[in-house]
Amino acid sequence: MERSTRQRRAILHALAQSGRPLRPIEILELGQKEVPGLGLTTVYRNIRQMTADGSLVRVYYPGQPALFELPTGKFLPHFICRSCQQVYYFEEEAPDVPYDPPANFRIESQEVVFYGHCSDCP
Amino acid sequence: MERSTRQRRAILHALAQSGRPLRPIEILELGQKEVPGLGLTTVYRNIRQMTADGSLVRVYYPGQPALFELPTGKFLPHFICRSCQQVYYFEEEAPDVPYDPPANFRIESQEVVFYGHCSDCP
DNA sequence: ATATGTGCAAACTCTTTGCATGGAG
DNA sequence: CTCCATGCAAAGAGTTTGCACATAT
Repeated sequence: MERSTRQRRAILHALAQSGRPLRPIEILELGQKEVPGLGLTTVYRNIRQMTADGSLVRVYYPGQPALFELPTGKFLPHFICRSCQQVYYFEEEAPDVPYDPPANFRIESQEVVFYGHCSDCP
Repeated sequence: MERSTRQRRAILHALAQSGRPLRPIEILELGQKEVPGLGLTTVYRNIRQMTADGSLVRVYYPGQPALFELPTGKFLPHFICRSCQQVYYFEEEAPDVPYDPPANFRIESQEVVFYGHCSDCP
């Protein structure tokens, strides 16, 4: 059973305020403004639990450490340039991919990554 | 300038034989069957160089260590369980996602990751 | 009252780097 | 003969775990 602690509220607050995906260390730093004694371990443990139950979403930029954000319901697609390896975040949402998962797999969200060449790399 | 060494050949051989993306440690283990003294550092250095010049492709799965494979052109969808973090490969190919990229971005391929709960994690 | 949450330190995993030796060209 | 490549050990990030204490319910 989950309890509402000062630490947990500070973590959620940090994520709600920032408006962009945060790294665990950033969550810690923001959270410590509210709860000075907050520890990195606590951040990780809560991130893990929240991600498991869906109240937090893990966003992944290839080659970078994990980022976390509150669920937005949006599917912003990534684009990775094959030449310069730069990662871009396209603003326009990608459509749902129609897909029939194997039995007993429940799809809750999706992420699309496009590969190609960016405007700087012909 | 790149040289053809026993180690480098063993690494490429391991990737060619396996038929699935491999973690660096797996490349090491397979490669050591051919070159017993092969070191993990060498695997990492070669992976890095090959990925930079395109003779190797890095596959990214959120929350998972990096996987590498020889370029295939195929794309199978992946599924990541929010509870156990396990990555599954769905056998059936996902349909192309229709998407209009910003000007001067050329999309050459795509990858889809589904998130949800697997058959073991209700 | 009691089970979950917290903080610290240490352990762990994955990856990179420094340096002397080895081998391809 | 020259460089690039290799292997070892150690360093560095990011993340997890063990344990005693704190606290929400």
